[in-house]
Amino acid sequence: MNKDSKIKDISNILKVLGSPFRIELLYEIGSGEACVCHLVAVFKKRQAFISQHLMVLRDAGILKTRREQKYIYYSVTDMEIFSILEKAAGLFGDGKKIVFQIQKLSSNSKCSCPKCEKEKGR
Amino acid sequence: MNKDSKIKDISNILKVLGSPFRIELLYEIGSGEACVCHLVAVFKKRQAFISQHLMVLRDAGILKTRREQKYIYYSVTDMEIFSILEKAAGLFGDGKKIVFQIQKLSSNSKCSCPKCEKEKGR
DNA sequence: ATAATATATTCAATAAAATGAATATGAATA
DNA sequence: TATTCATATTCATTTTATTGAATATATTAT
Repeated sequence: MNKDSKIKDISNILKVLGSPFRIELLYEIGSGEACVCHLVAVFKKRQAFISQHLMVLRDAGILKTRREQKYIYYSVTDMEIFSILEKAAGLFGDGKKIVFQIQKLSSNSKCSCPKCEKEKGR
Repeated sequence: MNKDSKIKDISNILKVLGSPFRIELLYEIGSGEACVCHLVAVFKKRQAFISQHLMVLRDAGILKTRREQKYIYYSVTDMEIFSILEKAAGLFGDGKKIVFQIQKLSSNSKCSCPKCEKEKGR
């Protein structure tokens, strides 16, 4: 692979990460694989909207999917992706080091996928 | 600063980095501060084109400038920016770790700024 | 003061990305 | 097989980013 196409790959990953909504998606999914309906419930956006952004992340290789019956679960391909986000966050380190926490934004969603149902039961 | 605006800051940095040309600019400038005319000579693009991209990088805080008489020298605000690029490059690590080298792309440019003249003299 | 050089800015045109609306697909169920 | 549910895709529209052309500003030289 030549240098130009390497730079293109890198810039493409960064372009895909350069969206607030996709970053939020990533942190949610990073805390554990999630189906689309879960993400729809958490972010309260149209299903197509969510799917479109997931597609961008999947096309870039940042997310991968697996189907389990009706549901399609998205997960992070390589958790190293978060180190990019943390490095970027670190640039704003006004002294104290702010590090992102990979955690669910909302655990009390109205999603009824098997995963969410199980969590509600706890 | 709340979480949303932090995510916006981060995504903005990444969006700015998500351009092949700006990444090339960064590596060139990372190897030592450079004036606009130097960059024009190296990249063989219109001066306005270069200036516009420099502005984007400066507005994002990634580059800073200092004036020395006629010339305006651009330099990298925080070399940590390269660790973001290297992390991104690392994601494509097909086994062997490819690390970017911060080095001048072209040392035999036709730029006549003081810095370049000095280098030619060597 | 005028001209020349280095750089920045503005404005218009174009290209690319994001969004919304509608619809398609594929699996599960009735 | 028809229907429903979860998800994906396509198409049109709007928004945003990129680029080119022209011009402005600031500094230095004449």
